[in-house]
Amino acid sequence: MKNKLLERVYEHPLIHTDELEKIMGSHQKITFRKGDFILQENHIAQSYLILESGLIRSFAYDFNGNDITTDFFCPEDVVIEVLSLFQRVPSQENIQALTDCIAYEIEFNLFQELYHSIPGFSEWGRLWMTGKLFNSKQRSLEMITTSAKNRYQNLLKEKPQIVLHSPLKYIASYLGITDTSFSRIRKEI
Amino acid sequence: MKNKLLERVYEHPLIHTDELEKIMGSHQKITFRKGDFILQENHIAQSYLILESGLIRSFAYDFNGNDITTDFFCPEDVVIEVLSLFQRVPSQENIQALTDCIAYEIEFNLFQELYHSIPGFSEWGRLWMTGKLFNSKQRSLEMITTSAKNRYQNLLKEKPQIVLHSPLKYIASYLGITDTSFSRIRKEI
DNA sequence: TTTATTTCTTGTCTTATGACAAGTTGATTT
DNA sequence: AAATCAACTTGTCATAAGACAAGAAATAAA
Repeated sequence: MKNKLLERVYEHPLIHTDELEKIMGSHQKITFRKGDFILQENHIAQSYLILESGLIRSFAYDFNGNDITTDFFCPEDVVIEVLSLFQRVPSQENIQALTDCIAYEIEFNLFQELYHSIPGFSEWGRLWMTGKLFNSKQRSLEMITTSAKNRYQNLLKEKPQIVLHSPLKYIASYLGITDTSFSRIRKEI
Repeated sequence: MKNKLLERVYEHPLIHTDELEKIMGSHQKITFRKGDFILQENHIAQSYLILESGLIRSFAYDFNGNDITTDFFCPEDVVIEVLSLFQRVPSQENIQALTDCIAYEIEFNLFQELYHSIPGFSEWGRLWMTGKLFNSKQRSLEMITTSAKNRYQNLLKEKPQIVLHSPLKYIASYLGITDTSFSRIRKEI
């Protein structure tokens, strides 16, 4: 189970078998119950997770105190608050399990060692980060160029698991609308 | 001129003086005239720039063929299309000079060598990327949580140079509104 | 099972922004 | 200097989404 998952996540041409073993060995199984916090605001992240099963969201509070979902994490995703983990600063975001979860955790120190000792791993890291940045930019663009209704339809197509397992109000804030508007959009479809 | 600029941009505790010299030596001066393209859609980026003077924007076309400004670059910024440069894929974005510009360019191959031979440089790279991702996420959040008027006022405060030197229609699309609405918002202020 | 709490839906009214069109201003080219 | 073109403003009307409030449904707790 564990190895299959991690092999898929860390697949990269420059990571050799023995290195992959070392990387996989640095991950520890960890479980969460629905509602558990994986990272809390103002704390400094000390690890990241590879999610095996379950659904997780990250959220922050806007200037008005509204809880805004910033991201969802599905199985095979890397569950991380990049800024807090890599810049060693307190997180502005919370990360919370929306369902019971099984995941594999790696400590920052261990990650850091591997990152510097395995060239393929730092390449993997840069590629992963590039992809993350790409997604974030796509999301900004989407917020500008398409309607809330279309954004919802895209989400339905891309990540249907989210819609099945998350309370709708969290999806609404992720889409940038109120739960009221979201309810009306859903009725139309 | 050149060294002062590059020293500021590449400042990092793990980059030593001799290494910094090597990095700086890998940059070549390059100039652009207002309107010049630095990177065109469907081409693969081969280098990035450190901007010394001038203003640059990146833009993409939405599903409707509208030109949407995705970012502005000011002096001391790294002018780059991350996805195209690091994943060696054709760019979906264009990068264009809005004024005459002076910049220092580094080729991908040279960058790659430095990235792998200077540990401090790959740390610098990861930090820089982290900051870039942070900005992108902030922007998404801002698109959700604040009005176009507030977004404009933030931009005015954070990067007034942009408002001074860019045609307003490009700022409008960056803010996610039409030039018409933008004109009305400006009148209010 | 009953109660309590959270989540979701619906109604009414308001508001920010868009679509389209016409006119102005300003810049660039010849 | 004229002519041309791009950038900006303004008017009218349409529409997506928000604010607020009340109620229904679903979930969790007792």
